[in-house]
Amino acid sequence: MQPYSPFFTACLQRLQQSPLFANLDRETLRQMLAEFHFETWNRKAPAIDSRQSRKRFYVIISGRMRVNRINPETGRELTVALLGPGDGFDIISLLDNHEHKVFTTALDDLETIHASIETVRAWMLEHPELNRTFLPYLGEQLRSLEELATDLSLYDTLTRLVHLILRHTHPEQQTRELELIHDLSHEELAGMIGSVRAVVNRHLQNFKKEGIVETHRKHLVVKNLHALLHKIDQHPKLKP
Amino acid sequence: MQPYSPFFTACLQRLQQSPLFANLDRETLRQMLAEFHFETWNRKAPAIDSRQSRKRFYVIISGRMRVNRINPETGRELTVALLGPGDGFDIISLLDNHEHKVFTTALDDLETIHASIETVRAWMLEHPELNRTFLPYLGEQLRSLEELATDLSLYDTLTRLVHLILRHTHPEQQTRELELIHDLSHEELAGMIGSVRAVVNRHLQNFKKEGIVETHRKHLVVKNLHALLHKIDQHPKLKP
DNA sequence: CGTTTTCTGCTACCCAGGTAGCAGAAAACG
DNA sequence: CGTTTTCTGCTACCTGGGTAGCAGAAAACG
Repeated sequence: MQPYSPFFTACLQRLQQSPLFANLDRETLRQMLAEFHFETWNRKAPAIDSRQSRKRFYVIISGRMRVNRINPETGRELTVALLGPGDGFDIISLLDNHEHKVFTTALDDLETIHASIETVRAWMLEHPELNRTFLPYLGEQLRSLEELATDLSLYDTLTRLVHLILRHTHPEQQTRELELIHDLSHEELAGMIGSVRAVVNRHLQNFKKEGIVETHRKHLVVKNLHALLHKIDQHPKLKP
Repeated sequence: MQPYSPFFTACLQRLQQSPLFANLDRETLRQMLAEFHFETWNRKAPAIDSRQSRKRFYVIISGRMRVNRINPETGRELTVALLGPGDGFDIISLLDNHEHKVFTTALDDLETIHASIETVRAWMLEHPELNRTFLPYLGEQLRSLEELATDLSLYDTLTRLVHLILRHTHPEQQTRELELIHDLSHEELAGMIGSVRAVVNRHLQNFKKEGIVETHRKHLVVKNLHALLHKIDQHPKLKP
């Protein structure tokens, strides 16, 4: 990338916020950034080809990308990760150097930068201070996958949907807008909780009737957070 | 721990095989091991208390331990990890220093050693060569959790059971004994695929009738690996 | 050794949530 | 601006796999 352009500086700021490259001084980061190449995808399009991910390591600059696993027999999909600005792809291939077969989709217009994966690995050895943010970041990834698996096997679809909404709602923020999962279709929400559109719709209709949420075409706002919380502990009420 | 005892030497060998401590020279390891304390649990007993895992880091010397998440409402459990000799606990807490609420059970008589978690973190900074095995190990953990989640949402119980068996069968080995998941009850197998005893039993009965497996009380041997493989791609056969 | 506990095999029942489909509304497109 | 595509709302139906329960077999215990 061409250093010292305005865009270069914008990317630099992103890298500083990334869990991978925070903790590095500005000059080192500048040198690293020069090694990166810029690449974009359009909203709704298949994004980074995971076969590339053994050669290149990507960092998202702007936009969101979902990472899906697919059952080829049925066509059903599960979203195993939802990446935003500062997130890297693919972390797993970066760690163990094996192929990681997933399908990615740009949820918004997507800007990324990528460098050779060997280069990034070399940086990790040269700059052990990377570990200070990278290791906790890996902890988060492990947690969120464990949480996903737990939800899928131990809780019903209603609970999973509520969990999804709660995980992306800031309690202190009054407007109760969702973050990172805003403007998604029911189809996409369903993929995130391992269900299907019809079921997500069913639950959301009930929430609307009860005044818990308001929706308007890909837009979802929580009106009554308390009632939503109540929904999951008081809900099935088994064995007295 | 008391250095230079025969038991000390045995533990040393285990550490060398552990993904965390391989790649270290013998003398460094010896010094590290002196910092460890020995602790055991009996088979079937609740093992390491996960509330301890923010203070201590454990390494398994012998025996297996399962790590479960529980739905307190229903009592149902999901096994999110099955740890054997050389594995560490708790990796997640080690990475991000937050509590990780899980329930552990000793599947065999269990021997472990533990050291202060701060000590282990310090080692990781002092000995960057640890990363050479540790990072790929983390990759494996991420993969297996992603695989679990994928299985749970995209495949039926039969497929999940077959996947479980296949993951723990060595194709080259003729006897087709299971490794790591040998001698488990149907209840425990069910926990690993997010189902219940009745369902696992149902499938195993069918496999027996078809001559695919033989069982005898907690003992399971695959007799016809080919047929087992056939089971999952030819099985539901939808939309022609 | 007899007693207790654990594990297995099996049956009958039932419901959460999946499939399929369609029509209208909103947005995007050209 | 008309046409096409993407979403949503809703209905009717069906089934995988979950719950509950019991009896016999094997193992563990004391």
